[in-house]
Amino acid sequence: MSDVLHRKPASSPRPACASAPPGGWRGDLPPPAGTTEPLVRDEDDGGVLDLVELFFFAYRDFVGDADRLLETYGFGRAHHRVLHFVDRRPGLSIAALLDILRITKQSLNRVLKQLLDAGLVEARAGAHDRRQRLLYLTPRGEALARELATLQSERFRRVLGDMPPPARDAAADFLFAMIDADQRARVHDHLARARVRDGLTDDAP
Amino acid sequence: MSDVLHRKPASSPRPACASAPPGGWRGDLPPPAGTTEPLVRDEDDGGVLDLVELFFFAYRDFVGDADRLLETYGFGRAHHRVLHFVDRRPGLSIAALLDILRITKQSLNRVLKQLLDAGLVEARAGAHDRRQRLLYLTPRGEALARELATLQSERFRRVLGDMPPPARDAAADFLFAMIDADQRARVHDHLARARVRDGLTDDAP
DNA sequence: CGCTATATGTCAGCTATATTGACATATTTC
DNA sequence: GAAATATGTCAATATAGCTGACATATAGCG
Repeated sequence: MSDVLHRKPASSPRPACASAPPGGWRGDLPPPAGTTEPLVRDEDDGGVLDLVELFFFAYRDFVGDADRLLETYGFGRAHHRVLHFVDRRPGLSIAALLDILRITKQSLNRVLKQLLDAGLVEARAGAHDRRQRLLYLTPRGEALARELATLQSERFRRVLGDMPPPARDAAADFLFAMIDADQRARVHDHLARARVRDGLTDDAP
Repeated sequence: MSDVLHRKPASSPRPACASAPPGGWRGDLPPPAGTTEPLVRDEDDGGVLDLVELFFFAYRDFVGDADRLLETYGFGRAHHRVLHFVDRRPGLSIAALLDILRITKQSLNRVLKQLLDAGLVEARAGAHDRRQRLLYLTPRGEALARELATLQSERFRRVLGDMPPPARDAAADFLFAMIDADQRARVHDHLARARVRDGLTDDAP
């Protein structure tokens, strides 16, 4: 069985103590008898619920790093997402960004306006279609975007021990499979475009 | 290299078409030249950024199922979290719940009051310490909690192909490692308490 | 017995992020 | 020239979080 699920918390740098957690969630263990439910769960949620919770905790800490940094700049998660995706795909149109973020243009606009005003993002009219406003990061926007990206990348690097391809692939496959089946093509397409941007393509003829 | 990252999106049930995505994020590819940045990223973010984004998309879809169901009940994510953790650890105290959720008591109280009023959660005074209000789900609360849990569990089951222990362990280890090092002991402790509740302990005497 | 600490509730006001609906403008396309 | 598209904007609303201040009940201690 999984280490995570059974060994005493001896995983990270001196996890203090198993019976009395460090900063410690309070203990209030024994249900005072007379609960309305059975002692053992009927069907499903054997140990899978552990995964559900681990995903919750992992994501929270994953975004926590960036949140803290953003606070010092007076920005929030919404700004982070815009910076991130514009950094990944410079020249992204508003419509494309809306499609990625799945928010309304009104929501995006508030945040985007702040980033434009702060001089972190720049919008240029599209060359072919002048109705479009294509988004780019300014050097300062890039600096922040990369500072944020580094925080999050480093967590992955730590976890996957500096990325031996098989480990990285396993994680990527797992996360990709967690995405809604009908969204995977879109995500795949997005990643491909980001890779083109990075000059890392090898599909090219 | 990873399937996810290189094969044409032929992963899920008929992903439509690679060059023109199904519901399709818009395409606006070639940066109109004259960008301020280099063509290839300096140091870090090789392919790790893909993982960062996959984590983002995966989490969004992961909570999306539950969000949709909750909407039909007029509840939100905050209610979900309370239902979930009370279901996992019946008899949880307010303080313990606050420690897990990492929100203020004021934030919790608004949501909790609604759940109490709706008759999904019940609070009983602690037997030993009568100041405490220990939380339990009513049968109706349990029903909703499990409906939600099932949605999320099923996603994991689908992904990890009905949970052969090694796959489940790998996922659990990966997610656990993504958690802040100084939080792992607490999470571990929480999982242990949940497991005790489920009568699945084998650490016993 | 009182004093203090703890567990919890509550009022009031603020912020960030999202929503809907309606309407305005510029540009492309047919 | 009309219709469709890409975008911006105003206004109202909801959710989920926050801070600060203050109230109450119970526990624990000397």
